[in-house]
Amino acid sequence: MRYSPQREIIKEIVCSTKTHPTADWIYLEAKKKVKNISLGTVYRNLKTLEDLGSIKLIYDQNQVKYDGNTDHHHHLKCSECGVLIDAEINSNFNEDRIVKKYNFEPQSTNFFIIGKCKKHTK
Amino acid sequence: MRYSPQREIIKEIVCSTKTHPTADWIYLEAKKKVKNISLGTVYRNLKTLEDLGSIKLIYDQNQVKYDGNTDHHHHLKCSECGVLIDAEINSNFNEDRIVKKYNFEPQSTNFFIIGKCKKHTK
DNA sequence: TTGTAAATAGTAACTATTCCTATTTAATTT
DNA sequence: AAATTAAATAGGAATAGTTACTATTTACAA
Repeated sequence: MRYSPQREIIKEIVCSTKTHPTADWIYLEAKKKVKNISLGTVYRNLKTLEDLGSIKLIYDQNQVKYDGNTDHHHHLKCSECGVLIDAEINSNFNEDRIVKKYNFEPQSTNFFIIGKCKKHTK
Repeated sequence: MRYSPQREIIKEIVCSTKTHPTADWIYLEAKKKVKNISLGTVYRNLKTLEDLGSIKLIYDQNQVKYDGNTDHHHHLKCSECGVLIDAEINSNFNEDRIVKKYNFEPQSTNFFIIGKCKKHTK
């Protein structure tokens, strides 16, 4: 794969924030550094970076967001302000029961916990 | 709220399948019964039925799907064929730990377990 | 340097969904 | 049963997010 300054910038933007930005926000940030970068370039490189395992996609309801934290983790979503918080959750659902009851072999888990973040609890 | 045969038909379609259909599939089915039903009517009524609590929305990656099963449940998703299976999962993540570590008050949970369904396990 | 294939910018196209408006219709009133 | 009225509809336009296309640019190898 050939070097591309645009790709480096996009990676840096995603990996230096914990805000789980959208493609559009990343595009606006990238324009500050490469004034004529195109939105297509942003989408293409986000896809490439995901394929490389450098970043992760999050489906937050019907919004696609990007996460520079590639460690296995889940998300807490505030129902008041919408903020997504990275969380380590030790969930021990009964895997054996799922295997038996549904004849289903779990590979990975994706948990969203909706609630109120510290700014919105009294 | 005024009676509408279109709404009844849409509700019947969603509630009589476990396939978690998309709006477009529901539209195609509804057309079999009301030949000139419009897609806008389908979307509007799906929204109304959700507000009434008659059906539920599922965000399956970036696809919106509809579920006639309104009991609290989670979903198993097959990584091979994409099928979504309704599942009761007794997940006991440590709520207290989340409250303390993240100052977050959980309200509801939304779990996806990705794996292989019975058709795709050898 | 020069050649080349990969990557880009800019734009068009596509898809899912919402919005708009004239017309139709369910339900109420006469 | 006819008239009234406001909710719901059909059909199409508009919007948002994303992908596809193509001529030009550029990283990098010879």
